[in-house]
Amino acid sequence: MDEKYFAKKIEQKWQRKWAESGAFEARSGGDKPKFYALEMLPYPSGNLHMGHVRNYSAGDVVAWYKRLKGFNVLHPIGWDSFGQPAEDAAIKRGVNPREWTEDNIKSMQGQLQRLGISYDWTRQMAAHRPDYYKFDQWFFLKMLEKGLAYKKKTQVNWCETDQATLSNEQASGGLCWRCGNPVTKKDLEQWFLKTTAYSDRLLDDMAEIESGWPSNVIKRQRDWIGRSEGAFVDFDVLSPVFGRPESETTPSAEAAAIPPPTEGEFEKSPEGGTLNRNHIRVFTTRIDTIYGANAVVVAAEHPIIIEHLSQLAEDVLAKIQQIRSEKMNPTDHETEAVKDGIDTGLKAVNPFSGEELPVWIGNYVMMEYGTGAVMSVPAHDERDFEFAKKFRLPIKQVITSVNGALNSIVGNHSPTASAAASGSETLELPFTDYGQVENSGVWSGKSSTEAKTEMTAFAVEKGFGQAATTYRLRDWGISRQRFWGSPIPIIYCDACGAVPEKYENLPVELPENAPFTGKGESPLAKVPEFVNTSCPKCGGPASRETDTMDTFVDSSWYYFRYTDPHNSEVPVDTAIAERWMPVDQYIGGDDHAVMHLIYARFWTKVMRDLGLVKFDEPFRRLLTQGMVVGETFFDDSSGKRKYFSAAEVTVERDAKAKIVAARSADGTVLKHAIERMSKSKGNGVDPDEMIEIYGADAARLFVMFAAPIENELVWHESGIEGAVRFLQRIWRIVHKWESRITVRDDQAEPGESSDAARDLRRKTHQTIRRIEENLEHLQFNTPVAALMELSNAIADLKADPESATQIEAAAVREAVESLALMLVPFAPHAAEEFYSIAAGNENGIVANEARFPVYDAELAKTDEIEIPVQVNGKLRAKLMVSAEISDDELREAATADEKVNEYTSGKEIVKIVVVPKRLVSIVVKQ
RNA sequence: GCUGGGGUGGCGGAAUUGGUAGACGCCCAGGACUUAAAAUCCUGUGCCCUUAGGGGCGUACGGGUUCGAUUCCCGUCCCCAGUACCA
Repeated sequence: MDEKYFAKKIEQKWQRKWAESGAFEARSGGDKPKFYALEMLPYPSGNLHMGHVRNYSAGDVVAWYKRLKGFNVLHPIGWDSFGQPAEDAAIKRGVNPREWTEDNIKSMQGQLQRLGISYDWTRQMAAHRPDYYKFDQWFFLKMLEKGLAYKKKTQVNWCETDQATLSNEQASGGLCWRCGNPVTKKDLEQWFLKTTAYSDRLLDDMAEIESGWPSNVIKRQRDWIGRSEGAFVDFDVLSPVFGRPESETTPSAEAAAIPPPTEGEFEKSPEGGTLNRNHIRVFTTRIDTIYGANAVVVAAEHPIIIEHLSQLAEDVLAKIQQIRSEKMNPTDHETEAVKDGIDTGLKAVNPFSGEELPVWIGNYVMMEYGTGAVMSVPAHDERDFEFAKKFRLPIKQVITSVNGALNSIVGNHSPTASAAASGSETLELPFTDYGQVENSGVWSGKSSTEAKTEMTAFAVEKGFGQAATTYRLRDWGISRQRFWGSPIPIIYCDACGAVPEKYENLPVELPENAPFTGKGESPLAKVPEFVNTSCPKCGGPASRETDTMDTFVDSSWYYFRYTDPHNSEVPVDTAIAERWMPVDQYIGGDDHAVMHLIYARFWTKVMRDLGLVKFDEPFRRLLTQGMVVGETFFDDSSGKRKYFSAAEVTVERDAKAKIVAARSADGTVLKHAIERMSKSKGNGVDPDEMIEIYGADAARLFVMFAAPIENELVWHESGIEGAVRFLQRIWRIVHKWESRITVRDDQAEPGESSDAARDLRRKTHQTIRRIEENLEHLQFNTPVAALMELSNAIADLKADPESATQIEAAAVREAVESLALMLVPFAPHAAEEFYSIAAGNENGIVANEARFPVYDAELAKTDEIEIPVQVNGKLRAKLMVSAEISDDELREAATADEKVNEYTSGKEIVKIVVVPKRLVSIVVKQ
């Protein structure tokens, strides 16, 4: 037997055993309940980083725990292997993207196996392999049939740095999700998937999963879908007031420069409402404020503008151009956008009040949302208020707080202020809450809520409006002008148009080679063997679509594929999918809160509608783990940060180990910070190196112990050393007691008793309960602490192997065996080794199908408890009493206590509070 | 700005949701072993006062409720994340 815990040897031994027996291969059937544990699949960059280690360690804790609890566990892994880095490698180094990707997969698989994550390696999928992406294409064709895929020309998000198109989700915040640079707009023809058809279901079905998902992810998805209920109201447009007959006008240079409306813009109004040339349709959630409207404000691209182009003044046209160009190249998001706009000279009529209002163009009105036109109510909307202030438009208050009076309007810019300035309470404008409607004709005096309902009904009745719901969610643009993705299975024929490829011809395979430029053109277009084909319909000459699909398509359904990974007919067999899905526990980073997680939910709903599955939500429970970060050292004296790795830095620390100064080799004083790990910042940690030095078990144990899983984790090497020490301590305990615990004829002698044994058993069973509770709640740091306590309790035992009684040896064996079983999820190799010794069974936990230790409440019970006694709220004594003590006995014991009497004697006892078996609180008069 | 989530030792973090604040670990200090070092083991470790016994103060800050508040309520400050004119 080795003298010292030697991680590498133990780890290799058990990894071999597991692999030989196919220990973690999931098999359908049997009477065990299923459990599907899943971590977000990695991009095969070639190297695991600590974030992966954290993610997969957490997933493995769950998988192991459920296995020990008697579940039939599916715990697969695969590769999100399409995407830009492979293409970049091809451009930069001339390698073949497929070979590059396969090599990376091979090396990362090795790393994961060295980590000892309990995956079912037989179920791997990889997005770039034709047997997988065939079904991306299959799904695409199905969606096309269902009207869920379509093509249109629009402005798309464009990342200049990556030379790539981005979906709205990938351009969230106006920044590219991959490189973080600002996104611009570009006109492109693109294939879209109709995510908007599922807006309501994506929103409403969240009720189903809400309890199992982090609240912030739920919130972000809600915000992203952005349903808002309100009304459309039509404002009639009056003939222009320029005094120039339309026919006499010749378009000015500015007017000619303004692009015509893109195709279909007149029809674009959501949910059936069409934009009409005679009126402007606005969307509002506050129809109750309509009497306070001072203008109609439209987007610069609004069709009504295009329609009246010839009648607009020069300065109006110039402003339109200015606003449009600003929109194409958004400024950075740090600086707040300044309100801008201009009066077009057009007039529109408020259908409620009959008031004639100016039509303005405003840069704060977006053509992409609602109808591209709003009614401006400055008294009750922040933006309209700002706009009105800037352009000195009238502000009219029409809502008061329920008890308040109308405000006297402050400022010098309200020529038509009609406020009845009386009453004691004044409101500060803008007042955006609901309240009571005033100055609004027959609706005056009603509450906002009543007025909204009634005014909407009135508008419907009179034919100038309707109730309406709008969404922020847009359809998902999936076309990418890239090579390394799944080809879109469409063929263009001069005679037949866009024709879907036949199912039997799938997959449309990527050619081996294509000229890569990285310049945002489709490399496939330069491969004639790929492009030139014949029309599936008429057989005539035709050409293939040369764009490929967004890689997020691959990750939208991969978790289904694991359940039936080798099916060549359909993406997944319905019966098999139903056996394993939905995923019971999903784990990953929250950076996918609105990208992958919305797409996957959408995809599952589509699959349901296709009759492939019978449920709506793919992920029952979601856990989002925090990032792994590290300390960086840098010199920013030149304005740009120059990073130094820890090895290049001399650090001076004070007695408390706080950094006093950090210097580079040449003496430059450096600043330090905590930042996301990366090679370029010199604070990256290579998991392989950690495994080599400390072992996989120690690395895994540490990442689980160091911080709650949802928190950020700051990497400190000393922490992992602590994990090694812990494993070594157990190693010593096990070997110290080896001779006594492998024997199982450890029945106690009649009448034999031992306090030490009883205490240890108590600790063991208390620990079992704690850990079980923690793991059920997905807490991974506290169970490790509990394991440390248990191991400390065994080490501190007042008995040694030579002289211990049978009953004591049995208690140790129980403790060690339980410790090993509860350690498996965190440090599986070491746990197997310890268990095989303690249980006297060389085959270990997996082979024996050992179960989680069973908690015995009787054994966990304490017979003596410590009761704190407070006098006037201050802790004054601690009593050791029987755990069975009654309240009266406790009261007596407390008042009789010497220490307590020091504080109560000579004083009047006002009150004694006894918390059963918990605490006594005595109140005395001073 | 708005919306969420937070402020607990030198650090990461515990605390059965109103009942002994600081579990567990890291760091640090002292000791043992050693020719020495490393490793390991033991002891100490919230702050202040005290030779000791002990006392006082402590969960961002200020109030409140309560016998009792890290936990509940009100106000203030600060940090993190999301979002950015969504009508």
